[in-house]
Amino acid sequence: MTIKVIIVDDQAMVRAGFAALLAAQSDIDVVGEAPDGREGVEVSRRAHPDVVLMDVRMPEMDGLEAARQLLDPPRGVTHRPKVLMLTTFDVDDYVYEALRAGASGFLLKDAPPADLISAVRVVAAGEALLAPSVTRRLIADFARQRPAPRRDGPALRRSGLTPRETEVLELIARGLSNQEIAESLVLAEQTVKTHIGRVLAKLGLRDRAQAVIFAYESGLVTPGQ
Amino acid sequence: MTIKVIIVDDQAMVRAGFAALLAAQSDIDVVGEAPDGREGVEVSRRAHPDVVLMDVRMPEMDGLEAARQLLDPPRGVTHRPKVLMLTTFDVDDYVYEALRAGASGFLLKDAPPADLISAVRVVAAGEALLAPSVTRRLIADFARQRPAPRRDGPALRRSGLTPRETEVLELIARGLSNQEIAESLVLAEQTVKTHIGRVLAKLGLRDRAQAVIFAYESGLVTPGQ
DNA sequence: CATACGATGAGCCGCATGGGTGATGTGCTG
DNA sequence: CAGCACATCACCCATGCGGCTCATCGTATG
Repeated sequence: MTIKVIIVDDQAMVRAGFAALLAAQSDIDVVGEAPDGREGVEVSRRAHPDVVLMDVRMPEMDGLEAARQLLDPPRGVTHRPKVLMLTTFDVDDYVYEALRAGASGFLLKDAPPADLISAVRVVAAGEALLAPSVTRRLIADFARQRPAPRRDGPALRRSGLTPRETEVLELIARGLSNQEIAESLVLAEQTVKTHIGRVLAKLGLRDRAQAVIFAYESGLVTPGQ
Repeated sequence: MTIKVIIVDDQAMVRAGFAALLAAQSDIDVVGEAPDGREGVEVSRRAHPDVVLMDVRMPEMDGLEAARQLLDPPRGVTHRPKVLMLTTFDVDDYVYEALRAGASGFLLKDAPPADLISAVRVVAAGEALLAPSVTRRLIADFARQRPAPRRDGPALRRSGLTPRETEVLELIARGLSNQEIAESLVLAEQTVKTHIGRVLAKLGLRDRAQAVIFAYESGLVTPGQ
């Protein structure tokens, strides 16, 4: 079973190059080409490729929008190809948008030709593949985003809050009133008020609503769970 | 400049195989081996490799803990190698923990030998590389985690808030006072209070602090930007 | 031992906030 | 046209909350 591929890129020479490279493989068939996103979507709907090689920057409709349309097809369209994004420069936004859209891979055009060929095979097999530099960013992002519930943003660490004050802040961010916080911590309400006063002063906040915002923005508490 | 590599794996035969494979490359030197995580860390501290090939499952200290120690070294230790994790099975938890720890790559042992070699080069160059199946999971996780600011959680949609009320809620979640909201929307403060009263009633909340919490939890506002 | 810091608590004050009720105007819909 | 949802605003009231000052006590830290 050969892998059916279409190539969407606004530069005819690039299309020709890729087509020649891929068509030379016995297990890959180039079944279509298109010079922009809009035509790319049309060609894909007609040719039903397994893999769409999609340039990011194109006139008419860019590769990101085209990828979105192919990967989230309207009712009635059942064909859903794998999309392998290609770009000359690796700009973060492109990468993230493409991955969000559901692209199966993201390669730089300066990658070795062998990489492109193996990428097509990998993507056709339902797996995914990224350029090493993109992988590094994604990992860095992943590690930064959830370094195991981290409990303290930089802002929080440098705020000078004492442990007790931090504890009170968290309860504020859970929606408790002063009285409830007092009960929860077995304190007089007045003590809670003192703590809160210091928290607001140290963080430069006006009221508990802003304290809740700070708690979320700093990572003290996290949406979900 | 050759790439210095050490191999940490509890199976002697695997170590020998990888060592032979890598040593055959003119740009790669195998400068050490270890049969478990603990010794692996020691060997790494002594041999200062550029890249550590680290098996996940090992006696004494597993590869994840060893990776953590290498990538977050104690004071005084300045050497910080790249870590390339290897495993026979690709278990999610391993992958995520390894990436959190700061590993530069994650390969399955059944990958083609050429992949391992190129992976070492990629990682040594400061980039990252993952097995295609791992990449697919990471992308899926990424896409699921942030499917573009979604703007409305189910709770929000079914809350029955009018557009104006939603608008006011968002400003509350930005930390504005009633007076500031009034100015921002060009309203009398009393009108703002009316809106807020309805918001709190409809959502079953007590005060604006809880409203802020709701806004974050429902996705109306999002931490960061 | 002196000092500093954190936790606890009291008292007082003023205002923003939230609850309740009611009124007006507008636009959509049956 | 009647009815309804929505947005707008007024008046009143009780109080939760935040600001400010001051005091006690324990524990580090020098």
